[in-house]
Amino acid sequence: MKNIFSFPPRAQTSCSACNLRKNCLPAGIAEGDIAQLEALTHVKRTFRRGDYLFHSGSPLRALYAVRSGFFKTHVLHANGHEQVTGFQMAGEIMGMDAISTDIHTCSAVALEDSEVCELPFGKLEELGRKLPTLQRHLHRIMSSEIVRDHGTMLLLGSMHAEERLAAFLLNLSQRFAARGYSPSAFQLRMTRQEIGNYLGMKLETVSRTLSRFQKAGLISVRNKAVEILDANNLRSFFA
Amino acid sequence: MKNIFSFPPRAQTSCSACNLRKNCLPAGIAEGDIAQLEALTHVKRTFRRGDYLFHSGSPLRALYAVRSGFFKTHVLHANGHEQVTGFQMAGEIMGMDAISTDIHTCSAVALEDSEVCELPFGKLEELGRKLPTLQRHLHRIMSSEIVRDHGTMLLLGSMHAEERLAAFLLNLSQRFAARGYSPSAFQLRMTRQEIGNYLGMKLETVSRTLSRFQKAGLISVRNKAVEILDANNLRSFFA
DNA sequence: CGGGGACTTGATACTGTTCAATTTCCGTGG
DNA sequence: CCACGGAAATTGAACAGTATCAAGTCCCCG
Repeated sequence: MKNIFSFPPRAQTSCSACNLRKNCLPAGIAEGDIAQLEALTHVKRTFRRGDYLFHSGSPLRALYAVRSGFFKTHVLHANGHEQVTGFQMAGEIMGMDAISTDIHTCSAVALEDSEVCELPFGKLEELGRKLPTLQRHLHRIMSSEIVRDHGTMLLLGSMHAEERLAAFLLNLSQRFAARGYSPSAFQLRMTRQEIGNYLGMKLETVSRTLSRFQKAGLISVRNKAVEILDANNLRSFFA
Repeated sequence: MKNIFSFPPRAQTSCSACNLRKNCLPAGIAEGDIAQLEALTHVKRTFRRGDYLFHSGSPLRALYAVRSGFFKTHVLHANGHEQVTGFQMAGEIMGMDAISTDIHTCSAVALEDSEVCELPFGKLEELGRKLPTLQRHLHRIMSSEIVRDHGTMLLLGSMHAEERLAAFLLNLSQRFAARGYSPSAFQLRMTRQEIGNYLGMKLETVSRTLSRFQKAGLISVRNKAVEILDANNLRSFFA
């Protein structure tokens, strides 16, 4: 059984939206369609740290592909409970929560200055009807999100603090590696509070567990800079 | 902010698959398409309690709509961790986890004798290209699953045992109500163990918490028979 | 009617939370 | 460029909630 976080990388380059063209064009496609797809994938917007891409409750306009930077998505509940549902980096897609009711059920906020490709959903569906491979691509992306969420449910429902954090670090490592960055040394873009919220634990527990990993020689941490020193033993926590 | 479990009911009748026809036909559609859709939605299979609908690792053949009965889906991890990812009743769809890689990542098992409509996924996609409303319907269903999973992540990541169980009971209540059954009195189809696994707690904690609810006059429990006596106060646990 | 699994309940152990006190980091303005 | 101030992070100690272990009861299936 594979690592729950070992999902196939969703995009090897900086922007999956901009990969739609080469990934999704079947043979013998009309030139006009290419132009449409091209146009579709190049509506770009920039965000400063702390800017919201969309809020829970706002209407669906588009899906969003991270081109550069880092986002988090989170759901908020009336009773005050909040849950970070994911961290998104280059090539990953946000906004699929809104397709169900045409209203976003979570909010997305930039954790650093970022760029995003906007993919108007109506046009995506329309083009999907002409281009089966584009349609397939969209379905795969949505299904991946479901599989990823199941992995997070497994993590939240049945793992201990150390296992959760080990899984989290190795998942980040793998995603950075898939984008051509070092899998062993990287900067955390989020606070201990945000990590803890995502992993279902308090920020103090995140901090303590990181310190314990460091004492055990598994990682080196200095504030947001993390280095994975012993991936194999880190993996043994949850594999 | 709405109740995380207050998603719009996905199907009011016993089989959403069999609703595809009336829900998804735009005006002026060809007779042949209707026939195809009709054929698509009437491949029916029956399962005994304990039978598996699909296993993790098996190839995607179809999506499955529960026509009658009750299922659970669960993911399994090499380290022995297991997580129930959901309980499915009439009108709900299973199998979308497999669209991403064409391989199922979770398993589905019948908790009682059940009937299922099989929806060959390739044909669904194909028909979706002809019928925009069918396409839309499929997208909404997948998005709903994502939203539901986010709700479960919120539950697992930030709620206490009492809140989780209250949310679980009220969610079941609402889903039974949407199908024309009593929202206040119903039979649990799953064991304490399965409830606990789904909610990220041990079966003993489930049992104790149910007993506490009963002593508080919120519910009545006798084995699998549950009656909700005070929905408002039960709701106050997590709303 | 017998037997095994499901459930309940109690006592105890332990993981993670809470509260609190420092320390470190980093953005801002002088 | 440095100093300041607030946010972020670390660490400790006491506490709470849930898990674990164990014993006994109940229910249902064969």
